Amino acid sequence: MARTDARLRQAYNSLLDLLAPLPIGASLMSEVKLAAALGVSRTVVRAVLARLASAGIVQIIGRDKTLLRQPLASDALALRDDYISHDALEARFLDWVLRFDVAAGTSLNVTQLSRQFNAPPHVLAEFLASLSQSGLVERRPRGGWRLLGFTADYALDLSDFRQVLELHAIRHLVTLPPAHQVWADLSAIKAEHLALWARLETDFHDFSALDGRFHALINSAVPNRFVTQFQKAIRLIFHYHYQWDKTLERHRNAAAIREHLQIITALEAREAEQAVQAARAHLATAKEALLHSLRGHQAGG
Amino acid sequence: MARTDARLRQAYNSLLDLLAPLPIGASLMSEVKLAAALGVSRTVVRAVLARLASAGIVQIIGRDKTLLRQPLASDALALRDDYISHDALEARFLDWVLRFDVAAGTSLNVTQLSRQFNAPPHVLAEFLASLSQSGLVERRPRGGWRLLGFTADYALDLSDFRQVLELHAIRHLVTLPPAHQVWADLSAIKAEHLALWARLETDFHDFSALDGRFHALINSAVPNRFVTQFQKAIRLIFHYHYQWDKTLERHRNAAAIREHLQIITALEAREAEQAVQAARAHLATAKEALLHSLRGHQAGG
DNA sequence: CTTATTGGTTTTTATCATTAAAGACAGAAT
DNA sequence: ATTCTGTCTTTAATGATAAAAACCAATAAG
Repeated sequence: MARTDARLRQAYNSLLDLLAPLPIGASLMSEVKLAAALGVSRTVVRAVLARLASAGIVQIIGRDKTLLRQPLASDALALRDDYISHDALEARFLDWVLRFDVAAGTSLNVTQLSRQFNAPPHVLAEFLASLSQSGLVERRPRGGWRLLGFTADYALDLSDFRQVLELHAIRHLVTLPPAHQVWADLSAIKAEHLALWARLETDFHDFSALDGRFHALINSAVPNRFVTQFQKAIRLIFHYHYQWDKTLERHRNAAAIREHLQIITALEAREAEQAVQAARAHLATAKEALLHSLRGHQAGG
Repeated sequence: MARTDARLRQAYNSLLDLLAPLPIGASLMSEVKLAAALGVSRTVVRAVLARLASAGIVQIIGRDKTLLRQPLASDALALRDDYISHDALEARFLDWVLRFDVAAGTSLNVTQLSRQFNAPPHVLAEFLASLSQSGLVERRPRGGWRLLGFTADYALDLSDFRQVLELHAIRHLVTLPPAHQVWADLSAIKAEHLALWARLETDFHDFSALDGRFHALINSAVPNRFVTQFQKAIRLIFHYHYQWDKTLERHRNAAAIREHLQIITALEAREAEQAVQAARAHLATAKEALLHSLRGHQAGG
């Protein structure tokens, strides 16, 4: 039909809460102030006030708004189950794509996805359009979308691209002055690595998050919006794949910690080439792990 | 109201053309074959046939379809002016954004843009969503879009990112075997540079296209979908800016040709470091030119 | 009996009308 | 003079709907 009145309902209920502690006969604020307090536009406030008046909770005469009776719990308007947020949609969709290895070339239909993810169709269309930029999905000539899928080919390109960006970040990092924030952060994360190393027998699952933060830190040396954006995408995909491949997880994480520490040591000594070599080795193992998890998953799935 | 019947109308007119040379009384193909011939689904063919029958052009009895009379020019259905294609929209939009330097933070409304570019609103929404990935535009919290604008800051990030990718491509290129296609292409484009150099006095405008192809060739050494995608975006933006900044154009293009030739020479000699240095110098001047054109344009209004 | 074709039906997408929300402006009240 | 409100315009989100695609079963032709 039209836009939902979820915003009105939410504002109505919020205003009921604001009204609850006031004594009967109290005057309400002006529309502008109410709008600011509720974080909505004045149009919504006016609709809310009209509704409160017809419910007999407030009386509106000219610009005097007085409380007629205490609001009850039953006065609250029912909120329909809200749609999920954009971030949640992104997470759930990627989860779905990466978990179910849908065959490359599968056509997606917005209607079904919108039911599946509880989001309005146009939100999904918009989301797919934004994904199309990263090559995971493409528009079909006439109607619909096609999932290009997370193939080994795609993973290779992603890993290679990651390596290009990260080696550049490393080279750039060693040129930063000692006073730069990144050195303190690096020192801190080094300590975290050593700490995790000590309790690795039990807490090796914590590595995934630490790994993500380590690579984010390396890339933060390059304050470039494109680098940041890609880093985000890469992190997401690597994160999901770490969740699958549980084979030799403890052993692999121990090796990764060693590799991280080698990179950090070389960086702290400002040995650019040494750091690049260490990073190259580490990224190669990460790439292998990604491809391995991909093969294992597709064979099993 | 609903979907337009442009597809039906186009198929109807195409079928009229196919029917024109046939004698009266001839039998038509099966629905499936007609669908294949017209490049549409069978549903459309059926609608077209029904319409032809009601116009008295064909007679349909069971599965016999016979031509009753020659179709006239007046039988053709009027086609409404079609919407522009996605590529055309992209070009026109970027043209608009880069030409009119809209202030960063300006809010865009889909309705106005859809009128301006003669595209249905949802196509524009989809397009903006795909642009949001490259950071030129972002979603406003509740409704609408905000143009982040092509600021000097953005141009800097773009240039830096371009440099990272292109230097990597250069380093990778020198490792390719002599039999690789890229060496032949490089030799060909070298000849083109020399040819343009000879007639530069008159044809210096041709350089922009040559520049685009040169950088595309360099990047083609890295067959990575992310590299390719970014290269496309970068090329577009640099292309538009070249069109503005006409100051010292001939002189600048001459310098650029010299720089290109230096890069090519170093590459052909497999002198990696020398090529990287030459490329670094060239990209630095390109970046300066971009920033200069940006300043000049924004000052000019 | 096998294959090709068509009629009917369902599903899905693109487009449009409708409506909520936002914002602007002028006039009224304090 | 400043704040507040009534009215109006503009805009974006949403459901309705027609067109297009896909599917299945039935039927005709070979």
